[in-house]
Amino acid sequence: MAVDGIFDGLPADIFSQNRWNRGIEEAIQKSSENLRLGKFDVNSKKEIFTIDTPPPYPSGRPWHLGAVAHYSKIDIMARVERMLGKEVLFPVGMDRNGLPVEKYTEKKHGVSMRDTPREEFIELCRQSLDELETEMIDILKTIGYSADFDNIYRTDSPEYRALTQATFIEQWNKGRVYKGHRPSNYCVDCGTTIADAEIEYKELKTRLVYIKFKIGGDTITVATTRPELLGACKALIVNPDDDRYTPFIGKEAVTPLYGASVKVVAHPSAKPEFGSGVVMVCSYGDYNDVMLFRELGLEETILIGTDGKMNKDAGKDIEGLLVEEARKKMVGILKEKGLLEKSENVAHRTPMCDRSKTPIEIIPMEEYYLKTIDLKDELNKLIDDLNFVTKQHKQILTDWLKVSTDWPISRRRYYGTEIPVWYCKECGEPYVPVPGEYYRPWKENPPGNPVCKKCSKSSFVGDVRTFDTWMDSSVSALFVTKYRKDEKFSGRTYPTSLRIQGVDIIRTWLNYSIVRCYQLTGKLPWRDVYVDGVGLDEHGEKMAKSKGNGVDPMPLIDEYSADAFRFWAASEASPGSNFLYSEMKVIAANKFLTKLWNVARLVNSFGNIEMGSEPKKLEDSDRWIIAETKKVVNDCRDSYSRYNLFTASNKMREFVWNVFAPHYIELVKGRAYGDGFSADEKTAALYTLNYVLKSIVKLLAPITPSVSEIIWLKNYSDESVHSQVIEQEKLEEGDEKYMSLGAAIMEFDKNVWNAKKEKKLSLKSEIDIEIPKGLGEVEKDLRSMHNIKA
RNA sequence: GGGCCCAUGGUCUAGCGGUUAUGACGUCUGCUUGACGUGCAGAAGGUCGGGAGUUCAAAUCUCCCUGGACCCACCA
Repeated sequence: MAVDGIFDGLPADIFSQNRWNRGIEEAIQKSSENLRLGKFDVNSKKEIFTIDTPPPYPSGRPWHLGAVAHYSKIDIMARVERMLGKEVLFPVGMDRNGLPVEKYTEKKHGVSMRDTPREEFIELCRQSLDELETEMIDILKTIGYSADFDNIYRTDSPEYRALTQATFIEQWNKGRVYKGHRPSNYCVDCGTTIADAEIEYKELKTRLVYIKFKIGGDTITVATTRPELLGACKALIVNPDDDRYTPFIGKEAVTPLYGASVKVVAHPSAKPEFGSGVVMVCSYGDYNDVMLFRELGLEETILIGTDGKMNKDAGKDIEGLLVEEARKKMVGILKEKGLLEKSENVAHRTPMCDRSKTPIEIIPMEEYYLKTIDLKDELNKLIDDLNFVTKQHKQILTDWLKVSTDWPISRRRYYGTEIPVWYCKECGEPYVPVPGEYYRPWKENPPGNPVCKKCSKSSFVGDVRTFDTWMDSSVSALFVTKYRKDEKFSGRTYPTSLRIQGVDIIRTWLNYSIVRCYQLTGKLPWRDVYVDGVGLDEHGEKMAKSKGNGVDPMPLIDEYSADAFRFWAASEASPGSNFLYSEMKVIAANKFLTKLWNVARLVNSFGNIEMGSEPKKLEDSDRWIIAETKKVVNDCRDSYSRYNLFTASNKMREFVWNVFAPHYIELVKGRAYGDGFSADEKTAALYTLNYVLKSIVKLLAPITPSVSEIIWLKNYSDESVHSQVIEQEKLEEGDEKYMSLGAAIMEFDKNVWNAKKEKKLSLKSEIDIEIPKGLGEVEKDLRSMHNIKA
């Protein structure tokens, strides 16, 4: 069959290979790229389907198998929608802002960001990103990702950053942004404030030290894990029901070494059973301190600088020391002076920076905040309209909405979208430019030489900070739908149809996208949300770069093919469930494709046949498998339309492997070869074999694009399988009857096989066995199949 | 402490009121059957975590318990 254009370069004798393998796949992949499935026509008459896909973050190699499986599923879903007859906007982007690449670059070049000129550091980051990105794009192409690679978007491009800034400016102008000076999560290692969502907790061993405070003529013992903050202690709290300390309530204690007077206050957050039952409240050891300072109206004294070292207010003994060092030294001093009662080991749940894995400090900083708290109720109601395909994950979002606070959006970093704000050098009044351009206040003057609207001077200094990277990615749905750029396009594509993402970024990407897009457009950014589970290693533990248990998918794909990998990804876990990696499962997927390949080889060996119309007469066995096929098509189509790749893929595997190949094909093999059958009977068998294969290959095309395409082009059409539409099949009246006939055939087959096994006969040897009455219509086929004595 | 999810043969997994409890991998036995030995056929292997209840009927619904995972708060 002619296969010009799409199918150049594929060997004519491809079916001489008896196994599905990566080599065959590579040949077809090259020609498949010419199809450019990713292109999108906004004027299409078809229903438009827009996918808001996660732009992957190039933060280091290798790209984990879990992530690649995730993108495989995303691609399958895009292909499914195309084959359900929709015009699909399937963008591919790269998330290239923020801390991870800065960390990667610092490590790679052995430099420190703050000791490198900003321009130079940015350039180094860009190089790292370009290298990592190239690899990732290669991987995406290898797995057959069918997005629009001619228009890859990058969140660090001037266009994208201009959108991040424009949307910020819109929100600023709406009064949604404010600057707050408040205790912030500060990561010393990263040198920046981070959001609550970027914190993870880890049990770390630490010393709980018991320090003696003087109170009147008495002493009271305070247990603390942060003795270095003794100089910041502003109050002691005890539980109101703790009889040991009730006499002290309201009295003034004196901090050792520092000699400050601090009041003893009753507060329920002091647990009598922990430590000594007396807690020192200092600025700031933990969140409880923050809360108590606010509640008790205490004045903070900050002892830790942004360099992670103790400042001069900490006193000369520990000034200049790192927090850890200061802690040890302080314990030594207290011991020496007899102020230490005792100390013990405890496990302490420590807040750590998600990115640098070092403990954070709570330090007051002035940062930009985006208001979100006032929208909580509204958002809570709103997300009821969001269709969570994976219902089990909705709760994570609602829980988070309950406890989340306003979002600190500024970061003291270099490689990120700049905050487009300048300040008047004279009076400090902020100047925010018009939205639309990409601004870099740290190196540029404000555009058009504006004058300060307060003091009319025209000398400005730019803010040197950047945005939290989620400020960029939270508008991905707006960027891909050309928000602020092309009204018609955006009108047709926004809100988008589907957001697909991982369960690990619900608090961040999902939440922030809703917050931002809703504030900007008044609409939720998507109709459906599919939250995918995470990839687990063989032991059921989450794969993570930090754990070093990530598996590189490429050797696996080289060995077993991308289609096998994709089939595995689709068939491994039900929607939203975590999936466990096992090479055996990928091998099994590859075996299935080999099975399909061999079915195709067999069918192909009878020559191409015209599929236009049914032959004059179909045998009952033919009618059975056709009915069965239609049911499979409808079931899978239904699963597909609900984004359930798991059910669809497993159903197909089961049908091909356990019904079609062993029962139907074996049943009609003799008829297909024509031995002892009429021409019409033979034609019916060939027609049916092709009918089933064609249906299955088409149905499988979104999951296994390469093997499907080859079989399709070889046997059925000049036109790609990927431009076909999977239609609903109409079941006919007799179909039920034929399906029960099929069940009887399969039952009978088993009986014969068992009988031959018992009699130690080979499967092809003749046997004398009675064919049940109900199988009269297929007697001829059965006799041929099992070599039953006449 | 609050919430959420999970528990099915050796492993993973489907089923979610009536099934001989699904499939894959693994194990064992046999077989060159006109495509596939990375195959075919057969077999072994499960008291569906434990207990109670609802029901004519429960792996499936309810409650309790146990054991895991995750999220949130708190831990001086």
